[in-house]
Amino acid sequence: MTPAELAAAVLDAARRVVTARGLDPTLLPETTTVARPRQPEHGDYASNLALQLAKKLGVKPVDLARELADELARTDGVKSVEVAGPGFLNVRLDAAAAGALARIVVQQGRAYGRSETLAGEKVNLEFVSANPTGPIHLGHTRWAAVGDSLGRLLSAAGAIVTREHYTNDAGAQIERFGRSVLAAARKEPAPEDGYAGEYITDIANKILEAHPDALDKGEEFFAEVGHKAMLAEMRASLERFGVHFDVWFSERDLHNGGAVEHALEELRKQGHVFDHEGAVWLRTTDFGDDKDRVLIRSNGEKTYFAADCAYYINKRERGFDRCVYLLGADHHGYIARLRAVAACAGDDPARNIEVLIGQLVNLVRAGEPVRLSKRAGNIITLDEIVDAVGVDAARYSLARSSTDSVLTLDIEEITRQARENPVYYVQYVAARTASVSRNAADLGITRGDDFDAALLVHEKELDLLKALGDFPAIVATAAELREPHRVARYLEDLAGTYHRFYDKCRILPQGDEPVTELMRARLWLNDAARTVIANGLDLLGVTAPERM
RNA sequence: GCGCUCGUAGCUCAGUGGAUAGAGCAGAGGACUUCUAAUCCUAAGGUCGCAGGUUCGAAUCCUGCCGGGCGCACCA
Repeated sequence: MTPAELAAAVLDAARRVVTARGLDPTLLPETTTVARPRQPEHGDYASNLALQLAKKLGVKPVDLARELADELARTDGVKSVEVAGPGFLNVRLDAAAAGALARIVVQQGRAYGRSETLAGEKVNLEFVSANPTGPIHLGHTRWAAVGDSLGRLLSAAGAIVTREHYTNDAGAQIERFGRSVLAAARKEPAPEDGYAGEYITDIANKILEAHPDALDKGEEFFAEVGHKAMLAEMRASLERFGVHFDVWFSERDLHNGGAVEHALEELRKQGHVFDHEGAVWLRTTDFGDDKDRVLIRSNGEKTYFAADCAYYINKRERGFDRCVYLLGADHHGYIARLRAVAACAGDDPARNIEVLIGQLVNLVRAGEPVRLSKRAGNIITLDEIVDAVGVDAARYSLARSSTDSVLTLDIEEITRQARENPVYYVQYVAARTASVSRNAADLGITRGDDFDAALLVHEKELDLLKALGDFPAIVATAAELREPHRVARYLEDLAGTYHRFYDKCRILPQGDEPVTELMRARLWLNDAARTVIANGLDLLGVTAPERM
């Protein structure tokens, strides 16, 4: 029996009690959940439904809980129901009902944990969106890891996800970049307002190799060829990191294709565009923004914000119900105006646009803060991180904490982390379970078509079964809250539970011991654990190795 | 000044109103003729920033204060 099935049984019982008492059944919630109590004496699962309902129904919580308990106790697979404290229901399951979970997990395989809660939703997930004036650095890397995992989570919840990278290739920064590369090609120092760093010289050299006459062509040529080379590098770094963007969207295309004018017309139709002091404005204050925003400056130039509007409208016209933006905390001021753009376009900001803000990564070296500057060229790149610790450890450490909190990474620790990163604790479960399977195969022991679930009664077996049962709810919550780190934390917990099971419960025969049904049952449990670890790691873009 | 956000163990961080607040790392002690010790076990470590409020119940929600980060362009 899965937690979801038990929760449904609790709700059914409540419906019967409420109906029998002649109370209003519409006061019942549509769904409920059961929780895993921390104390074992509080049972396998607990429900607080009686506490939540009592006030609404105008009855005493404990009385309602007692009636619910009696009703619920008649459910197949439920061994006992106790009322505790102010009105909790503490439920215990039959061994066979608890053990059956291993069967469910193994049978569902890769599908275990997936759901249909976002079925049919077309989601545009924009993240990283780094300027093509430098390599992908540590700050972007956090969004690469988190954004890609979020995409996997949303897909697991049934959504159709398009991963998109927006490239600001239309601004003055590209000109500065071109001047910087040209200067490097001429062996001159970087311009005052330009970019420095080895990568600029590398690009300059590459351009000179491919185009020996480049120096005659001027800075526009260097800007053009240089930023395209930069983009290719960024793409290669991200692919190596396991992050694939379905669409690389160019701001310049937006301008050249007339999308900005089109957006202005659309916004004008909705009645939120006005002229003031020679400039064209969008009245974003109608929808909660602090101040109105300029679309076209009095000198006739379109603002970056105008492109933002066009981009949003373009996404909607491409059929995306939900436009999700993953931005760094230094852009949180954009939330209000982006939401206002959606509203100005006649959309529902609560549904069509979602701006997620993540805190920045703080870098220290041996406790001393390190200021990163692309201009100064002292950045830590994605490639350097991957070289130092590998893709799995890098992705895991960036995705395992909430994006609400500032992540502090010690450069020295990152390289040391290769050994102490919790990802290995989780991956080791994958390796151990695979090893058990290999050994079983060597001994000629097969899992069989089925097993006696009632044999799984050891405390560590039951703990593991319950932990495996939590997975679908964890995935659903992580997807709903857009918080991939929940998956990582769950996996660490599950890994501990598996290691303790492995330590206490021998799976395979030793010496010439005969093969028992318990061993077969444990083999199912072992495979179930491997399935969940692998599914969970996959949501984080981390491998589940067969050996370590 | 206004806005967003964070404040939990020595450090890095979990904990979407539930029962006695957790993990990893660091540090103390123990377990390898191993189904892989990248593991397990034991002990230690806390005014959940402070003060009020809401609630049967608050680390979690509300208000105020203190402290840190970030942002407040006819820049990109």
